[in-house]
Amino acid sequence: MQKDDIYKKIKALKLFHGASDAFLARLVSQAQMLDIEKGKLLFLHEETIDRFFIVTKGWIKLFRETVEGTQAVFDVLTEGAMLGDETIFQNGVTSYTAEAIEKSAVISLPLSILKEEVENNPKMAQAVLFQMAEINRQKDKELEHRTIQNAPQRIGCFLLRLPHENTEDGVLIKFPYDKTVLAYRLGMQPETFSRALKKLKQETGVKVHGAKVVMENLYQLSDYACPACSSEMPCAKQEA
Amino acid sequence: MQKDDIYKKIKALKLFHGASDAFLARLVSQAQMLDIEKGKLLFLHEETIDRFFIVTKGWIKLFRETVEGTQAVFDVLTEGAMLGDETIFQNGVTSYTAEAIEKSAVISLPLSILKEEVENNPKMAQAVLFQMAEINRQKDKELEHRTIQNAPQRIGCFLLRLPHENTEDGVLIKFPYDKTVLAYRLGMQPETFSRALKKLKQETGVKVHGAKVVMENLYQLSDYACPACSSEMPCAKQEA
DNA sequence: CGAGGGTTTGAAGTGCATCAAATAGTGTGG
DNA sequence: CCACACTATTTGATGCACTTCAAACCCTCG
Repeated sequence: MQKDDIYKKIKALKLFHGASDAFLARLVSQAQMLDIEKGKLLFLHEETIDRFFIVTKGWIKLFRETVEGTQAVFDVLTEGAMLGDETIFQNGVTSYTAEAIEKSAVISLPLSILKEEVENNPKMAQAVLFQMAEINRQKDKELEHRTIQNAPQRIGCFLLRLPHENTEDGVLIKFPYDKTVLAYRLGMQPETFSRALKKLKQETGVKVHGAKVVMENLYQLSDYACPACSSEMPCAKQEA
Repeated sequence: MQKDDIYKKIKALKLFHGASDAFLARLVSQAQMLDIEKGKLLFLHEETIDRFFIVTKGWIKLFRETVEGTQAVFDVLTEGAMLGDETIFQNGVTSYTAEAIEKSAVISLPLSILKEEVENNPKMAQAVLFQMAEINRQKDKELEHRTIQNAPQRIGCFLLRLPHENTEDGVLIKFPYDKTVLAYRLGMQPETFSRALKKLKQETGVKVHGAKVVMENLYQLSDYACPACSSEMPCAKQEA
């Protein structure tokens, strides 16, 4: 990937919308492309890192695990998502492990440059503030979902926050990655996911073929999932 | 309460540690003391507010609820905690309901002054950034606990993050508020809380009399609760 | 075609929720 | 200071949701 492309990818992030060219140029000059094989870790929980990352391909799972191996998945990121950046407020110490769940690629950038910019450029500080506020709300929502929604509803809610296409067969939504990973992402076991999906089909009438979910309209899902959520009905689309 | 006292309370907040006197003076000049009766709401979810608050007495429950009345409690705040401040990034729209679970008091301050300061004073922006990063980590921890820990462990973990006293009978920790509210705060039903506490007693040997929990040493709790958590053993004390 | 991972199914168990009711605790007015 | 009213907490009985363990199935890809 050329520097030009990297520049474009970085510039495309909402966080860097109003960023100065000088800053972006500095970032890009230090950028590295990284390919990550499936199953490999980008960094480990509690590890100190000096770079942050932008996903350009594949899927990166963020999670923590206990000594006994039980894991809690916080999120699964794909193209356009940034990770590790929040460590500028924690001396570079990460608060989760990042693992590629399939062959992925990221841009690696120095934390120091970002940190400096946030400290010296009020505009950048503002941008980070807004992004963090957004992330905060996202986390509140996540906690609410896990508290109030049952397994089939969580799947329905997740689907609603994915992009959908209108096809001749009806509305189409695709599971973006492994059902196993998604199960953990939604806080349940793979077996539970499978059964919950079956129940979701029965209750809402949606049809599932592999990763494809087809329905006549989105209300089939929202009528079922959204009553178990405090958010207003046109539920905010999931952020990248 | 005198303006002097208000000044002191505000100044005591970590967020305003490095704040300018001019700013603090402006805040204080617009401060109002508010008493809130038990059961009364400070503000409602999705409501637009123009003030933020600092708790000086009592306990304020933060939660959301569905149309059907199921509620998810995010946190329960007491003296020294700030709430509503994060709405400066959301045009004053709140993302939860705040209710006094007992007779409480808060200082009410204008959001506009805070917002202005965050926008114009880079130091304040930095302070807010650090605080938000901290809150973020707190939320990650919360989600992890609800995912990995079972009910008795969540109670044990919660106790460990409370202040404790060393008495002649052993280490003493007090439940800070209603067990019913705490149950919801920990994501379980009051009945489950009661039974989980009983189990915690059996498993760890701690003794409970009303709101008082007594044990020989904290390891009794940590040995039981902490294996179901990814955090390092000397678990960070809960932030205010 | 065969290996291996992802997914589903079955059977059984556990944990938590729910509903109902008893008990303990607290504050109030007499 | 006591009795009552009301709330908080506990207990019991039962049901449901999710997990666990085991095994089958399916799909993809070398």
